Amino acid sequence: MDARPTLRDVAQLAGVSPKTVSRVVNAEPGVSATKESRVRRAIEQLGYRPNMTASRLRRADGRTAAIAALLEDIANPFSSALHRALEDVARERGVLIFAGSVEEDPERERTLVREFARRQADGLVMVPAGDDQAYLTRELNPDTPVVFVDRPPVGLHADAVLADNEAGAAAAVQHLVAHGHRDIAYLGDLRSIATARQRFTGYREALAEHGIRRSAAHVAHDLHTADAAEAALLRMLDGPRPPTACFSAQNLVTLGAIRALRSRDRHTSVALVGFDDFPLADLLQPAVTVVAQDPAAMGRLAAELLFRRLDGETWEPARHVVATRLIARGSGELPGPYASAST
Amino acid sequence: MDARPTLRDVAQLAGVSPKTVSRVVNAEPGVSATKESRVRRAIEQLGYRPNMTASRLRRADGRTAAIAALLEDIANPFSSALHRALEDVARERGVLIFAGSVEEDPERERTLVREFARRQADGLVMVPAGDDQAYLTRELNPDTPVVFVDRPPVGLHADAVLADNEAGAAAAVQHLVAHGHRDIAYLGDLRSIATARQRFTGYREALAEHGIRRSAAHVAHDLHTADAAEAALLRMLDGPRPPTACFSAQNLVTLGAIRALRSRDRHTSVALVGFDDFPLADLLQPAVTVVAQDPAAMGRLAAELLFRRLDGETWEPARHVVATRLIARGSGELPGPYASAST
DNA sequence: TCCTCCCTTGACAACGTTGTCAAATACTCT
DNA sequence: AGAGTATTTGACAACGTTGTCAAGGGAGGA
Repeated sequence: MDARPTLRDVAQLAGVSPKTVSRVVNAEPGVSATKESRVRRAIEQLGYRPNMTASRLRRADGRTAAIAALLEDIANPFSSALHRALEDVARERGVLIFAGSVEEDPERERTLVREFARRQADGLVMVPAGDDQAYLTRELNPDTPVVFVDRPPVGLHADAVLADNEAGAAAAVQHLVAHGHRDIAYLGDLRSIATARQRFTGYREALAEHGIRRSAAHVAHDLHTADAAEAALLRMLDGPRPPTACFSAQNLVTLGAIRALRSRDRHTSVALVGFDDFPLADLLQPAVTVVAQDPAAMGRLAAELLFRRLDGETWEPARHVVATRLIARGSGELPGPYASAST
Repeated sequence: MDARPTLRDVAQLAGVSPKTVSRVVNAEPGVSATKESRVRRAIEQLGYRPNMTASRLRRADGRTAAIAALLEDIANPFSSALHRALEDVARERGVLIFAGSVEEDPERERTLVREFARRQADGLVMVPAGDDQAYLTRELNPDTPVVFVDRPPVGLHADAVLADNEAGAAAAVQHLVAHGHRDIAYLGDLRSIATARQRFTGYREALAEHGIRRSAAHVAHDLHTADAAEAALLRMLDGPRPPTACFSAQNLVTLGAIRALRSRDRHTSVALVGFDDFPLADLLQPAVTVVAQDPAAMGRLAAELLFRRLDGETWEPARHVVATRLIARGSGELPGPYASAST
């Protein structure tokens, strides 16, 4: 008796047919009280647990009650907040989550999608890394819903839950301009990432709107680690005309920027606004002003869209934008050379 | 053609038997080059993807190549670092991970275990919340390996990967004593958590070793949120004989302690050592001295143990202790009233 | 008493795949 | 050419479950 008991074993012990046991297990009507209690006793006695993968195979709708989440890196705060929000919604429905880190690797994105598909995930929530998701139609069951988060899909018509990156970035820059800055550095993540491009656009447009010419020396792209960001800002600070403010367009980049400012002791003179909030931002000195995304709200919305599709609702796929919010904490309010006395 | 093509469809198109297709898909030997290429073409043409749940049903070893992870809260840094380490090891073997947050709820622990078992996870890595895991033998296949992380199992003989909580806590207290403190507050998490109890023991023993009597007013248990910790430390600071140092025995508790010290402007006079490292600890002022655990190492080790069991290796279940490391950053080196001039 | 009708129950096949085994084919050697 | 061996191939059943459908049994009505 080393293998788990099956529905057959229960049936045998209870002296009924397998189908009757199945009915009891699935709470189907049409089983007499006598048999039902006999079956329940047998289940109890054998410690029977239904095998969901087998039932999924036979069932009409064929649901595994498991969805997959492709995140950037399950260990980073943004991804794990997203993940957690997905879990909260999924939990109410008894749905479990497969999670995997894509790490900006299109190759890995595809392998993960394939692996999840092989395991018959009912739906997919993903933060895409590649620049083309057309392949999903080939990999996925046509009735498997997909919801994109943080970045829109390319080559595929599907729902997407996005932050208003452009507006958020513009707001950050406006904020710095309003505090008297004109030499505002831009530190951004890999340009292969759609959100990085959008944030740069927001930066560019906001400067243009104020008639500020942007200096190439104060723009650094493709910074994917805190170290890279730190180095980039250090170069600017040590340069001939250092910026008086800095917009760091991503989490880790902001960290690098903070380190750079600290190491040149400019953290109380050079203003900083970061994109994406992070824990302890309020405990640093100065506390860090950020444009906060709401990963929990994004995850919740994504999960809700996914489940509504799974429930059979249909609608034209759309982009859902979740607002960002500027949280002034100190670092972004350090006055610049053009600050009016009243500010 | 709305359903995915099956192995049968491929066989039909290629003009071979299903078994031959199966052989090609699983790279079994004994298929002629002609047929193989015909099969591959058919697979390509139809966009066939094997159904792992079906194959798992029939296969001898019956593996789904998916393991489950029961974590405290997938969104907290400790859990997600663990999760990430598991993923890294699992990835090398093409194994996917189901993750779920237990949130210190024994009830939830059981439901999650059951749900994972229903989906036939090959193995289980868990941070237990309940005080008895004997039920696992009933829920799980007898050949499903389980590895505990962070906290030992109760009522079950299984591998566990643990931090040396007691030694780590003692080291923290020693460190504070060495810097001239004797009134050292203890702020700890829920006593229902084994690690919290162990850390308190370490605190107690270290004080005893130095012949320091511990004051009940400076011990606060069952602080499970930063707010609770902050309130507790505030009470102590506002009390008749405030502590000159504080040992905060958990992540969030440390955060609360920092806030409390800040709000009474004691952060540069009251020493603080926290258990468990956290991002940005080095950027605070003063930077926070911590006893760092190594969640990545713990996760890696747990995954390796699990996979070795899955590979059929057997050994007597044991506890594997991963060392902690005190990282002096400033907050723990603030001198106390008994500090010798040389320190 | 007999005939419906409804409720309960079980037999059977099927979900998509693979293990087993025997048949068919190709190849080697005398 | 024939026998023997190795290789390729496919038929069949089975994994654990549930959808379908028909059989059995009891209650109610004429």
